[in-house]
Amino acid sequence: MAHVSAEVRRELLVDAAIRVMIRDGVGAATTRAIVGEANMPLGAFHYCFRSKQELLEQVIAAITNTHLDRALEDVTGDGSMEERLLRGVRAYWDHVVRLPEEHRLTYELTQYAARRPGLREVAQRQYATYLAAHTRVLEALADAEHITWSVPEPVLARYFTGLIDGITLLYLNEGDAVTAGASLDLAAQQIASYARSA
Amino acid sequence: MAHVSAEVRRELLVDAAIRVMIRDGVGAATTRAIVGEANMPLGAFHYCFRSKQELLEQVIAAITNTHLDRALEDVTGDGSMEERLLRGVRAYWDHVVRLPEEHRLTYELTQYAARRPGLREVAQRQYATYLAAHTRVLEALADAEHITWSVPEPVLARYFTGLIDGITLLYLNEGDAVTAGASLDLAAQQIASYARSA
DNA sequence: GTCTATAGGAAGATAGAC
DNA sequence: GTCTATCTTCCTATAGAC
Repeated sequence: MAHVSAEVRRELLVDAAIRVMIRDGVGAATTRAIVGEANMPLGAFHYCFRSKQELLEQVIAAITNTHLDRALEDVTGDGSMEERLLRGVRAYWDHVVRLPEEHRLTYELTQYAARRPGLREVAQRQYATYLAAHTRVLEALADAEHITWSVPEPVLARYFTGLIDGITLLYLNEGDAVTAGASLDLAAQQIASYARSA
Repeated sequence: MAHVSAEVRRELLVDAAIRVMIRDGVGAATTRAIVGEANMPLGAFHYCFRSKQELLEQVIAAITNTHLDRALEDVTGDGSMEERLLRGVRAYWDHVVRLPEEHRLTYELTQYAARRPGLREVAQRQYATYLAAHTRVLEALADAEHITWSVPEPVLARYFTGLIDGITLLYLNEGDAVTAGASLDLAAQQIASYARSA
């Protein structure tokens, strides 16, 4: 592993940390486990990161970004309001069913972050970002379909975000992907029913 | 602390563990912190519990029970379907706003449990129990009001449970109790709208 | 920068006197 | 049963040779 720049190593370590966390949980992602996963010696850790917390911040940033990049982009395109929402929700759900452990990790990370003074704001910002993303989706839909929402947008955005989050969490812990998918379809229909022609 | 039966000590330690977990998180609830909170010597721990896992199982059982005892019991009584649901949801929400850390602990505990082989089934059972509780609420309402639900009951129960869970989690991490409360009111109206006269 | 070796502390669990 | 002292293991972080 000679002659690999510290910057590249940082990325390799962040990726390795995410793999370990997905496989065994945040608690199992010790510095030893992470450098082991990346095939680096233990000492490499601390000239790439000042501390474990610094790594965690970068892990959270990486996870949040990949999620947002994919966040309900499928509501764009043709079709009625309900069709678009259904398409977006189902694309999200496919991802959850295919990679459940990746989604479990997002919950685990915010929880972990919420308990450490230095990371609490990071957790809060992460959730605020999800809320903002869903708000933007609602705004884009209203714009494209020339409608307004019959419920205040912040309330509807929170309803939407909480619904998706809650049904996902319930599925991760209890199972039954089919019923959960049906509940999400119901959610999309429900949101669509709040559209009023402007 | 002489002459206190091991059985009483077990209860004292479970209560102490819950206090520590609410205050500082599940990760901070070490055997030392727990016996310290209960004003007992370290050695007491292991003649009250075979292991830390045994304590955790009892903590989870205690938390789940206190939550279920209070679960939406307020939907009984007078009023229309929507009034009853609003009453139940608001009673729940009052509790969340008054004791947020207690609710945060339930999420933290299931997550912790979901990662340990010996406790995974406990986490799953906990969520299944919440789902069953909400199903019973829906059934009781349908019965009392002589209606049927226009959506399959398992789907509606999952929708309901996920919605409440998700909005709560979002509030705990992001804040804004007022908007969150409004979203829960919306949830109650929404569920009520699925009633069809039998 | 890169690695080996180790410091320094905290965790769960146990040994053994009383 | 009850408690003190201790064992073992694993953690983050650093020291110091190359």
